[in-house]
Amino acid sequence: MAELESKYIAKNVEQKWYDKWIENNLFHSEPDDREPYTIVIPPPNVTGILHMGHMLNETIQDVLCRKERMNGKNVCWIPGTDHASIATEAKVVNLLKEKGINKSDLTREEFLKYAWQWKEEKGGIILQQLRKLGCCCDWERTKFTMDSDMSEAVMDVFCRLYDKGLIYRGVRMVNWDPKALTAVSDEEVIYKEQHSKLYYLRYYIEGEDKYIVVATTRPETIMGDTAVCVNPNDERFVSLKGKKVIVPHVKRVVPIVFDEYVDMTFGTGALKITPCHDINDYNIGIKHKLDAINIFNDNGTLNDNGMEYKGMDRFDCRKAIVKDLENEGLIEKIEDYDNKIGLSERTNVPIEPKLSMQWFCRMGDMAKDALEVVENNTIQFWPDKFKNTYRHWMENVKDWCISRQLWWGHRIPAYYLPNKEFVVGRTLQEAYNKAIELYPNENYKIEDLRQEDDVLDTWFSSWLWPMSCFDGIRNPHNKEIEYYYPTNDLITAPDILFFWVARMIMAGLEYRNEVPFKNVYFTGMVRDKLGRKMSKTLGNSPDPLILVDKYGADGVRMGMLMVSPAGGDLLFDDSYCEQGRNFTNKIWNALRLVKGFTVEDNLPQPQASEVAINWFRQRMNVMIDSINDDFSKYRLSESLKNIYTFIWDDFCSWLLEIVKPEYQKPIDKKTYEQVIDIFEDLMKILHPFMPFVTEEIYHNLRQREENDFIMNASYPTSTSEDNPMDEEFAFIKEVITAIRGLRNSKGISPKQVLECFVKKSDSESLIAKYESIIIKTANIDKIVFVEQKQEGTLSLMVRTTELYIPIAQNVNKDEEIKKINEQIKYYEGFKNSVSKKLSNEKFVNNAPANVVELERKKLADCETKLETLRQELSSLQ
RNA sequence: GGGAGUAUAGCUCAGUUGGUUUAGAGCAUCUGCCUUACAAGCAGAGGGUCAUAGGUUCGACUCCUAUUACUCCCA
Repeated sequence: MAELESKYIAKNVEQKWYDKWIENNLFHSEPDDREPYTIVIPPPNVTGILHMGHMLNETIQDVLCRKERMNGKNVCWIPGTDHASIATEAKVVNLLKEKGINKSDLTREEFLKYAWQWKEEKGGIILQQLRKLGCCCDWERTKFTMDSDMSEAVMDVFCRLYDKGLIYRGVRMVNWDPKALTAVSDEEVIYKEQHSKLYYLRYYIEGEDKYIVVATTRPETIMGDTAVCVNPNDERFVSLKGKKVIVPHVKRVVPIVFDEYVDMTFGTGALKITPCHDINDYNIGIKHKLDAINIFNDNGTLNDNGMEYKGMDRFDCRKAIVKDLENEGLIEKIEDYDNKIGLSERTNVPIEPKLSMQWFCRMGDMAKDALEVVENNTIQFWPDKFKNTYRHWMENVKDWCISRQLWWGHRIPAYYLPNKEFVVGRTLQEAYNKAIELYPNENYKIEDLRQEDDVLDTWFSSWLWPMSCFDGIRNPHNKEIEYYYPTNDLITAPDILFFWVARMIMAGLEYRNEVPFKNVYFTGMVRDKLGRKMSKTLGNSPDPLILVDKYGADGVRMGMLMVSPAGGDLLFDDSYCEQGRNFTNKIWNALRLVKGFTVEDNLPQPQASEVAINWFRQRMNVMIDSINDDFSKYRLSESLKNIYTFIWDDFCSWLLEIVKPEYQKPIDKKTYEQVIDIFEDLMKILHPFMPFVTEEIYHNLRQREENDFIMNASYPTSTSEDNPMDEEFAFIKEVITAIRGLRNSKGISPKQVLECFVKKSDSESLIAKYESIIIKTANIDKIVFVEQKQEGTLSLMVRTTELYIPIAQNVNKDEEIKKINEQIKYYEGFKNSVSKKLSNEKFVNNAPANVVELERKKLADCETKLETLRQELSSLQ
């Protein structure tokens, strides 16, 4: 074996093993007779580059996949990307602008050519980056939401839903982005607090010299006013019933309507109603059958209804009209006012509520079914607190606006006819056939059909992802969809619970009558050390690939997972990765130690080694059970922490130190082999979390066959449920630690051999069983059982066992007395609380017998200790 | 404004149907060590009225109510 470097260098190892796994096609899955384990990746945006959120998300998926593969499942992890309509289109538009090309100068086809070109060049970067993390995705199955088969599925679903009457066209108030010139979904609007002004305007009552005052933040919208509304319970306005008011400056006469919607305490209690430009006004407009007057163009300037302000930008208009109103004496006052306004997530300009023709998908029934499967735990949420949020949304769901005024995406398969009607079809031909069937007398030619310009919301394709990845929409009975669907686990962030998770559930139930996954694991949000969101503007987001370069993928993976319980935000800091890297180094050095042993065939196995190895095997049983239990509850960070201490403390600090031969002496063959076996099992246990270092160690422990990889090994199983040595050894550790602590506090070198007396008690046989280990690890000459405290010794109490260690220097009596008194105080307090409990009749009568029994034992132990301590005290005084 | 969640050591978090020696871990801190695998290390130590106030119970970090603070989601 070649000389091993004294430090573990991840760079020399990680790429090598990733390449070998790929060469051996270990990530690829084909249906067979094993049980499948399927995960579809939440497809990252093609415009995206890897950030810490992905890093966390993909690491968790990789851990789960690797664990299940070792558990014998046929693991299939589908990677892919999402076309991200708005983001990608914005990106391409900006790139073209840099080249001096305006989108408006291009045809749709020309623009899409640029967009595809961009996607081919840049769209796969993020998937390349995942390879650096060690992700075991089945790359042969990589999908893109606009692949032709995926697109066909989208068209198919659109047509089927349309035919079922679940898709309709309608005029609705949408969130209009006047810069991007498209409607955006509610989820894409960000509300921000802003300083603005509240304008109090005078609306004169028709035919009277009196006026009422209306407060508004948007005086420029008065051209669209078609009513003033007050609360019917508001006594101030009772006399106005049936009257009309004159809109200031505009001079339009509009009715006063009464509606309880109006908040009597806000502003003046009177509200101007502009049905075209405010969602609440719109609803009141419908309720009271008011006119609706649109005053804006799509780009946010005033249209023909804008009177002399026509052509002006909405915010310039506000300034102008306020000036005019002031001149006409129609403003009562202007106040400073803070309110929240909606900004477009994409362009950051204020959203303009706008009435427009859009396509909608009915949610009602689908939402009901999708709620049911979560309520009855067919799909389980981890952590399940997200059920509450989910329920709240599903019970208040609104129809989904699925059209976007963009070019990049799936163009809506609706075709307008010269007679203003439209038909829907998967292809132009199918639509044409429908058209001539519906309107046989019109003699339409296929060229007469004009396809809808709008594309579908990106989520309208991603909601099919778990099915369309396996071609389950177009070919619902193909072998793959039947084998891999439903998938097992979905790992995602809670912020897309509604627009993605919920809709996938709906689609799954709609098309396969089966949920798309059984578990949804919600990751927390990765924040910086100070708890702030990671963002480009703050510059507080580390580049994951630089971290990988610095600490190794294994180190970064562990760093992230150690601090990320399900659903809990994680406050990221480089030092966690450092801890991960240190761990890889620790394991590496354990390998160096073991491989550095000289093995002597004829040497008998020392008793200490034999006992320690027996203990360790039992400990491993306990650990494996606990790890499997943690996995079943998705407590990955708990599990990793356990494995970390198991390897670092139990294996390195205890087992290896016990079996380690004296300097330059050989080790017996039996111990050596057993340690190698144990080491190998430990690497298997750790492998899902740290795939690279474990593969490297695995291959260094023994000579391996060409195609033998740890990632394909079986996960170790526990061999016994009864593991008494685990608890026994915990006590022995305490004994050893106590002796070491004594050395430490008395400044006795660890090299100085000590004697140890143990007072005879129940634990005598236990101490005798582990005697050789105590002698070796605490550097004790021999252990002698005695009846009472020995002269010139210091005493130690471990649980109820007393140890006496002779020390060369004089015992500082005052110090000892002080220490003993402190302990007596503690145990008396303890005894008090226990005996109080036991003297409470209600407790003794009501508590379960084992609990009472336990309290009795506590009391007895405590009394033993107190007695010992008092004896010792008196012997010192 | 509506809904949800969180509050435990300096920091980040465990604490699994209320009872397991009057609360555990990692990191950080402190003390002593270059003890031939590892200073990216070893051996120890200190550190907490479990946010506040009530309540339920024989018994509360754990359940309930209110308050405070923070976070997230929705409008």
